[in-house]
Amino acid sequence: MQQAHALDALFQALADPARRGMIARLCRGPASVSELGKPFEMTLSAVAQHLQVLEASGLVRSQKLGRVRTCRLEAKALERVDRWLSARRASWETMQPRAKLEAR
Amino acid sequence: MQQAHALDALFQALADPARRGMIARLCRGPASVSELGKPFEMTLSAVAQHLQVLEASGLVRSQKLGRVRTCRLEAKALERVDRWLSARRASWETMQPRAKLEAR
DNA sequence: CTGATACTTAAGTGATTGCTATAGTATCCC
DNA sequence: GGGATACTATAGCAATCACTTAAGTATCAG
Repeated sequence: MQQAHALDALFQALADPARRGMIARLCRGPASVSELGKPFEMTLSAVAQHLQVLEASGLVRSQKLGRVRTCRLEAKALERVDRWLSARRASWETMQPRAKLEAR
Repeated sequence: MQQAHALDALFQALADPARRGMIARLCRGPASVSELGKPFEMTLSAVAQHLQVLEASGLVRSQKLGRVRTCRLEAKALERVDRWLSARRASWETMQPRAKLEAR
């Protein structure tokens, strides 16, 4: 699998509550760096570093206009995660009708 | 959110290619520890440690019979990840018809 | 021009990861 | 019993993480 590295970065990016919070916020529309950081007790520096992780994973894209950097969600990245999950579900469902009855 | 910790552990567990590989294998049915480790160039010790991470996250459950530990997937855990993803998709889709047209 | 705002960069730190090597313990098979 | 098999537990280590502090560099507003 060539995109193994991409999935690593995606899941890793989502493995932090602050980063998931930022994603949740961005789902409701674009936001600046300080706006994204407001809900968290964290220096702006830390927020920027989380944002770097998110951008590196492809989940977020941003552009600077004046002194404000505006971030927006890259839905394609979330879809990629979803596709991996669907593939697992598919093979689970075709293979495990027995295990479901037996479960517990 | 109370389950923040649970999602942390789930995404963290999925952020490693070996662990995702083991999950993929387990989607096709139960397997022993050494069976799960076979595709990877890794000591059995390392495999067992990955498995610990998977079990701690709730993605895998196992039981020992004789000297063989048999692992199986806990589909509920994957569903929990899926539910988080769906919630994001929902708010993305209701909020962002504009951003889609504007993109690139 | 000047001060406030919005980041940005760099260095440092303590904690957590993903391994390995080594040394177990508990079956199973002859 | 005695050796192979299947883990299991512990310690150690280099790399990465999630921050912080401190010191920048650009805007923008008056």
